[in-house]
Amino acid sequence: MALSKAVAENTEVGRAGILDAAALLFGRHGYGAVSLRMIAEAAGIKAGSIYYHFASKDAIIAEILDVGIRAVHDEVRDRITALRADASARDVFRAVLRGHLYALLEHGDYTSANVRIFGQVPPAVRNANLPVRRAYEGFLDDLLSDLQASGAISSDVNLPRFRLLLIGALNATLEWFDPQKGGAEALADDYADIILNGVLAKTGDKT
Amino acid sequence: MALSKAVAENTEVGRAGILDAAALLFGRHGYGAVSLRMIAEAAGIKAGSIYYHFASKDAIIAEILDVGIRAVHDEVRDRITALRADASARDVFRAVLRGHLYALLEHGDYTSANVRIFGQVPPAVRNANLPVRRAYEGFLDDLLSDLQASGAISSDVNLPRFRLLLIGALNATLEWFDPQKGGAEALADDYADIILNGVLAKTGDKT
DNA sequence: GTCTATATCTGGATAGAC
DNA sequence: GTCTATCCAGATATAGAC
Repeated sequence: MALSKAVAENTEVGRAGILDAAALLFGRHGYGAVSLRMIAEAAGIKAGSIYYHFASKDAIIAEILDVGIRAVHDEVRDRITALRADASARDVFRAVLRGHLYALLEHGDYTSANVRIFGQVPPAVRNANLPVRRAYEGFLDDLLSDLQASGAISSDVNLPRFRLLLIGALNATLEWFDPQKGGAEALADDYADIILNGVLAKTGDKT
Repeated sequence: MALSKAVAENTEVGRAGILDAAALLFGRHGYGAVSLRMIAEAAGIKAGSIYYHFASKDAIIAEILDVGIRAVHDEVRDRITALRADASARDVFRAVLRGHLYALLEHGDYTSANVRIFGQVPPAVRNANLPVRRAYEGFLDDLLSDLQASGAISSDVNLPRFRLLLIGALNATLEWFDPQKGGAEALADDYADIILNGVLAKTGDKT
């Protein structure tokens, strides 16, 4: 019996337990479909007790949204930082996609909850999450901008638009990804190849 | 006063009016946030009257989801059919993206409602929409398969995965598209260029 | 085909005991 | 810090008049 009481009962205590339970439920069922009573049950407490830790349902959502974005941002930043100084553009690009998809698909209910419910929450909650979103988007824009300045990414590419295409394609994987049919990092490399090279057959190719 | 009563009052009558109002509201605010009272008010009737036309809220949703997919499917199919026999692979690909984005972004609350709320509706409603979805996916897969068989799309590309990337990127445009900053078809062509050519600078390029 | 009125349920949130 | 009990608003859905 080396398991902690929390793990053994599949619940966690207090604030953190409520947040974890809520993130899981929101990501699975959507904002409107999850009640405070459901969250309380999953956390192993009663609904009324939630209000000792949070002022409202929206306060819970708001925190989950912020944590979710920071988790991807941190994961991608760490992987970029860990690259060697002579890393190629393909290496950098792969690190971004691997970090983003790993955080989204295999590590963290908060990130997937963010992607799924951001469009469903009240406008005030959405607005509160915007600064954290903008920070991540700015980080990606800077990265892509460097790649274009160095000549790796074609100067024809409209970067803001390309970033939207990229993030849209990555986040959409959440709807169909099945970890039993291959990991997030293999998927990231496939996506990186398609987006870097394009799908058109090269006329001089004879592989 | 050549305007019909329905147009003048910004409402439509009966079944079609309820569906139109519901599609608009669901697409804007999400499944859980839209009540029958809101739909009724937008349609110019009272909530109870809805039950003369529909058995339940879910029956309304189910019909909207199906119509939404058929609208994209029809739009894309018509554009492909209208192509000349000697159309290039780029022409075909552009027609797909233009049709999909036009139906999604500029023509039809049903399609955008589908993309936005599909993940929020009860499982039974989702399942009911699957055959129509599968038909559109199959249509796209056949099209891409032809392009690959003819040598236009590289044989390295995993088609089912590429289709998921493509649809994911296209549907995500709904979250940020602003018709005042350029139309859906210009956006489609930009996306087509990025995906066909890739973003990597060609080493022999000197445009 | 639409109305009014209402039954029934479930949601978020609060108060006070322990 | 969690409980029980409850208030109140809003939801879907129904019944019957017109």
